[in-house]
Amino acid sequence: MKFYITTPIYYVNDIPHIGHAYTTVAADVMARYKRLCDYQVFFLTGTDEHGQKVDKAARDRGLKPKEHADLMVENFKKLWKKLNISNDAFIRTTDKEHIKTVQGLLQKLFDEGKIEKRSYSGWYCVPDERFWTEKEIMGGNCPDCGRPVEHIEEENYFFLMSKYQEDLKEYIEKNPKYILPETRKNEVLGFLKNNKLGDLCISRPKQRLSWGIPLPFDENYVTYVWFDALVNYYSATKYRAPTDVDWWPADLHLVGKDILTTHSVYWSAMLLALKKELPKTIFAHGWWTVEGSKMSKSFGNVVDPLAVVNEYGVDQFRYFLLREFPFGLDGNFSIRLLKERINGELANDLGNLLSRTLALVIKNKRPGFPENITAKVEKDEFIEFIRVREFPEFTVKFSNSFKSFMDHGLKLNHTILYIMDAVKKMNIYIDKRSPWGEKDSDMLSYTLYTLLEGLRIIAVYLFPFIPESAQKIWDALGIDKKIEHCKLDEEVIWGKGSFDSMKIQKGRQLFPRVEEKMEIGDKVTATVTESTVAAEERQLISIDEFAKVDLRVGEIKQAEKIEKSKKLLKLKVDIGTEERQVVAGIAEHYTPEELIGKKIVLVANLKPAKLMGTESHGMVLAAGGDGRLVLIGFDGEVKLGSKVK
RNA sequence: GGCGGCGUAGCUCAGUUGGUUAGAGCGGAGGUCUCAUAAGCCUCAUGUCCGGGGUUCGAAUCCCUGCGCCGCCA
Repeated sequence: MKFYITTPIYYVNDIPHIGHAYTTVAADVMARYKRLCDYQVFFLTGTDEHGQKVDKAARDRGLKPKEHADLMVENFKKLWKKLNISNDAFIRTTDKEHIKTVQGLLQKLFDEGKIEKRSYSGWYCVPDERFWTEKEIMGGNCPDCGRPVEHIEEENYFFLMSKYQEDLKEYIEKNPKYILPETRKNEVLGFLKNNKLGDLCISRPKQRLSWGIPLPFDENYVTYVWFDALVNYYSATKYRAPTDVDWWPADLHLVGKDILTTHSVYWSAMLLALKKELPKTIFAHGWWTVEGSKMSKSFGNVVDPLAVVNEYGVDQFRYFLLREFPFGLDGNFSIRLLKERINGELANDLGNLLSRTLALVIKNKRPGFPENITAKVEKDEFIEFIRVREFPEFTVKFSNSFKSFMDHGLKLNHTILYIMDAVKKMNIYIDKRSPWGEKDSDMLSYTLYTLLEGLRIIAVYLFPFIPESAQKIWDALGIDKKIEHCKLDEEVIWGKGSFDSMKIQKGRQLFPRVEEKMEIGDKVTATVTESTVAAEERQLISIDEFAKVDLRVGEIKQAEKIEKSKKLLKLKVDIGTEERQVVAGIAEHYTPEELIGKKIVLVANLKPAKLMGTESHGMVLAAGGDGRLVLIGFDGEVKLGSKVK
């Protein structure tokens, strides 16, 4: 069985951020899992290197576009290496073979009359390299970047995409797993039903944009981005993949939700026109916010995966990415959450389980121990619980989970939760059995065997997610094999493992705890992007920036002093839709009693913080000065939860 | 504006085709073992299941409506 999985090819000018890492790590988990299941896997990633921005950036540096791309592409390659990405190939759209393939396909479509030359006029934004319609432009400016647009009339080549609207609609309806998650499928379908699909402009005149693949049938034009980029999925199978397998069609295109239309409509229509099979599934995952805000360069909160990995570790980062929220939804990245997962789940539960198990075995170290297991086993309900009931059930759950992962939308985080549930069960087991007080040596050896065997199997299941650490578990258990060369079905059989206590080594902590102290305003140490805004300009904010602050009318329902704190009060504030717990530094100015019932202004989207051990989800506004604080109130009746503007 | 989704414990969320006392993790409080990474284990939730109507013997779960939030509309 073959499994061909792709990430998007990333624009070579981008600095890799958590979004890139997310898609690629997810793809890596799938690829590793499929390999464990004995599939022949082709896992492809790469870079998109044509277009005006690359051309311009190269010029600015006094380089040729290709030279510039050669340097930039290393950012991605380095990161993938750091993240233990097991891609089988890396495609670049500047590869000769890719160019040849694109030109071949273009020629074919042109010969078949599926590409046509037309005059086109529209409003063009030069820096963004894109056309806007009359309706879209705002006062003569680009709606995206705000810079002036020019009216351009020129001839261009169009792929006659509109012809495939019906076929595409039908295909999506007949193949419910073609676009996932389902809500995305419905969006695409709704779009295809309610709109007339247009044709797709696939060229740019050379005098305006030279850095691209020349059209094979007209020297004066180069190919426009999408056609060039999307074809990578196909072209790679022709020169980057092992040739003994026919890799097309892809089994899974993993994409971010921002480029779903491009894949589900453009790419699909292209394939229909080329009479090639469509991929089995296009899965659109969600986006990361950072500390509660949308991630953007101008906001200066772009998370650099490399920095996070250097600070917290590769597997810690991989684990967090996929554990934190269901694949397909949006999720929030914060250092606080990352630390909580590392300490709570990886260090306390998993790492410590390994550590205590090893310590017990080493303490009883002698040749042949602990695999010489004998009787009494059936009498031990805890062993039965773990070994007989829990693990087989767990194994079934797990493979079902991965199946549903494929069939119902890549439930990676559920899968992790199943595994960690088993870890939790083992921690309970070890306490119930208390092997440190066990006098019966058979029973002791059986208990320890159960622990070792459980860890051995869990490591296999965890391998796709945290490959390095999973292998470390096997190494510590003295298992002389590489998990990546194993077959899942053969390894997860209970009782298959045998252990030589003489080979068992404690080694280093698997997941050291990270600093627990959480300072208020604990920043993403990983923020790399410096805001380019000059210091003077920082003083002034735009109306949009102000709008980011969500101010709400709230009523104080409860108030109490926080122990050992002079200034802090714990408040419960009703903001209409919910009740918030807020810590406010006003204890020296107000008593709890006089606060109850007061209407106040709450900053509702402030990043949660912990003050004196109490969580605070918002901030109450007050005016200060002369050693006196006065709460901001209202000049009349207001409804709870109203926005303050 | 059109179409779609969501609103459950302080926080993040599970809740199968409507059916008994609405659940988990985190955080918080208390207790306990000592093999272990000051980790583990045990105990503790009087939640208007967003508000209001309705259908039903019975609704967090279905319908209508109000409010709020979000997604898609090349």
